[in-house]
Order: sequence, then C-alpha cells, then structure tokens
Amino acid sequence: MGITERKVKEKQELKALILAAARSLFLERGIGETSIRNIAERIEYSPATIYLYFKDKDEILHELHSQGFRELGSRLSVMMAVSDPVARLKALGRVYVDFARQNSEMYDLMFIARAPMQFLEKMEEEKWDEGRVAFEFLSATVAECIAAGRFAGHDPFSLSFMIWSCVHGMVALEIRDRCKGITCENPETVFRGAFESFIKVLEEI
Amino acid sequence: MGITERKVKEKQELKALILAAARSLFLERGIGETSIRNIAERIEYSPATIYLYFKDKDEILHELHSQGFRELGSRLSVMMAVSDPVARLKALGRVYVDFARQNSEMYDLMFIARAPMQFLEKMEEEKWDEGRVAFEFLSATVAECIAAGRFAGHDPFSLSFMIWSCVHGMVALEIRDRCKGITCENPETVFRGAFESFIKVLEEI
DNA sequence: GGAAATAATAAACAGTGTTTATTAAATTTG
DNA sequence: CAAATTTAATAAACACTGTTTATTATTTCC
Repeated sequence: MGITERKVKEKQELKALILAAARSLFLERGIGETSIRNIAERIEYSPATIYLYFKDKDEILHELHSQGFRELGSRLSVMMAVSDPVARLKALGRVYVDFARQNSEMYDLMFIARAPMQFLEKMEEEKWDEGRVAFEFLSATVAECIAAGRFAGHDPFSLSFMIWSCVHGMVALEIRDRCKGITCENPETVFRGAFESFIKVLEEI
Repeated sequence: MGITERKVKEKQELKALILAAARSLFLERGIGETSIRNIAERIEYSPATIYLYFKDKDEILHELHSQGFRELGSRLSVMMAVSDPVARLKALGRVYVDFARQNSEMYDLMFIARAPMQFLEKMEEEKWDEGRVAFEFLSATVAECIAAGRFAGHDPFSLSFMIWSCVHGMVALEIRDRCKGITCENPETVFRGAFESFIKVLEEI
C-alpha cells in the first residue's frame, strides 16, 4: 500500500507546515494578533483547509504547547545527569527560567494561555500529561533532596509546587508585563536578583 | 452652574453603570466571553454609546483592574496594623492569596491579562502605579524584617520580588488551570500545602 | 475510461471591536 | 416662547474574527 502510505506522509507534512507557520507568526506578532486566516495566507492555502487538519484553533495552540513541552523536557532531561540533587534542583530552576525568557511566546502557551487547556476540556481529557511529566522532573529531584537529608520537615509535593510557583511567578509577571514601574532598575537586574534570592533560599531551608 | 454639575454626575453614573455591567458579566461568563455588545445589551444602551464613555475595550478592562487594586489595597492596608513585620509579612501573603482565589476574574485582570497593560502602553504611561503601590506594601514590610535582623544577607528588593513571584505563581497556575493532572489530590489540599510550605520557608530563611 | 473517494476552496454565517453619519433631546440664546 | 446650537444616543457600516457548508477540482480505484 504505497499510496496510502504516501498520503499519510503528505497529511503529516501539511499539518507540520500549518504548525510551523502558526509558530513563526506567533513569534513575529504574538498569539493574540495571529488569526487562522493569517496562517492560511502564509502557507498559501484557504482558511477552510486548516480545518481539514485541525478541529479548531485551540487544537493548533494545544499542539504548539505540546511542542514546547518536548523542547523544555529535553532541556530538563539533560540536567537529570547532575548527580547531586540540590545542585540539580538549582540547575532545573535555571533551565526553566532561561527557557521561559528565551521562548516567552511558547512559555505563555504552555503555562499561561487559556486555549490549550480549553482544548483538553473539550476533549474531555481530565489529565494534563505534559504538565505532569514536567512537574515530575522537579518533584523527583525534591524528593531526592529530602532523602539526602535536606529540606527537613517539608512535604515533598507541597515544596515542589511552591518551588514551581516561585519560578513560574517570576517569568509570568515579566511575560505579562507586570514588572514595569515596579522599579527604576533594568529588568535584567531585577530578574538576576530575584533568581539569586531563590537560590539563596534553597540553600537556607 | 447646576446643570453642568448634574451633567458631570450623570456622565459618571453611566460610566459606573457600564463598569458594573462589565464586571458582573465577567464574573458570570468570564472576561474572554464578554463583548462590548453584551455589556451594552445588559444596560440597554447601544454598543456605540460605550465609546462615548470609554476610548476602547482595553480602557474598560484597565478601569476594572484599578477597581481591583483599590479593593486589594484596602485589604492589605488593614494588615499594616500588625506590628511584628514577620507576622505582617505572613498576613500579607495570606490576604493576597485569599483575594486572588476569591476574586479570580479580578485577579486575572490585575496580574495576568494583557489588556490593562496594553491600555497603559497606548496612553504612553511608562509607570504602573497600581502595581507599584501594591508592591510597596510588601517591600516595606520585607525591609522592616531585615531591619529587625531577619533574612540576613538578602537584598530587600530582590527578596520582595521573589516572595511576590511565589504567591503570584501559585494563584496564577491555579487560575489558568495548570494544577489539573499534577496530582490526584483535592486542589484545595494542594493549595493549603503549598502555602504552608511558603510560610515555613519564610520562617527558615 | 468512468465511478468513487479525496482534497481544496469559495462563500456564507454569526460573531467581534470600532467608526461615521444621522437622528433625537436638551440647553442656550435672541 | 421659539429658534439656534450644543449634546447624547443610535443605526448602520467596516473590517475583522472563528467556523461550517455546499461546490468544485483532483486523484485513486475498478
């Protein structure tokens, strides 16, 4: 069945083309300023064609959100090679924050935007696998730290969620423009300081 | 000039009516699902009338965002009566998180949504006064803690930003549905645990 | 080559934020 | 008081949006 095989491949290729066009438009002009018509125009297909490959716009956003998780996941994976759990925890924080700031539009899709989660709800998916897997990188490491005698008296799950909240909060405030006017200082300086504070806290608890 | 005076009052009243309608629609159906036409319909005016009172939709969202800050500000003010700065810091965190979870749509507008900040940019306002004032409640208290010998070696500004990030992160993750699937547990339990972790960290650093 | 299946699209639908030209009402002036 | 002028409200339109449906090409199969 060489023909059906080729057809499947073609279908995947156009799907990937749509996603690539969507992604590049997001990076250029932002998610909110990109329409289905814009995407169709860029790949020189009609808007209706998009709907032969995706159920709706939310599915496109969800698919890109998943792409983002694969990229973040591979970066986090590398850090799992660090044997000392506390050092690894710090490295995970660094990687997470760097990823978010270097790919803010993707991070937005992954952790802030409503659309990808609305897609999950429509699919009646109760689970958010991408999020769970990423969280497990963190919670496994926190658990190791506790097993090694650190973070005494802390519940591993709760502490993991708190740490996640902390790094997410920083980048989310910056991405959604809530740092302006908080200080006169260079936002870069603000950020470095906050992250240093975070590291210092990890050392003290 | 009794007439012009009355006219000014009427203008303010209709403006307030529009804002009240917008706010109640947001609470009922969400920000994203509320249109100018919905608001106009609710107060039984034409959509075009809205534009005699507000420059655009973003101005409405910005005005509601400011309302939210007045409400949060008054809650935070009450806590400034707590004399012990560390106890006050914990109280501020509690108030902040409770406000966010009890008024999630308003919190979204204040700290997550793009629209209110886009309005500021259009107005060429470099400053975000509401945010700065709220942040000062926190940073003043952190500075007092440091003056009282706590949080040794921490930069007050950086630590304040980190604490803010931490509480913002928690509520932002919940409001934008990133807690689902992270755990099987009741989200309420997750949250209480994370906040306890946060308090415990404040005690340890 | 002709029938069936697939792929792509034009056009329409119902909605959005916003602007403009027009009408109705209230106020000021002669 | 009546006429002129200012103010307030709106209907209708514009240029978009996501999405669906009916129609037209194209390709595959027998």
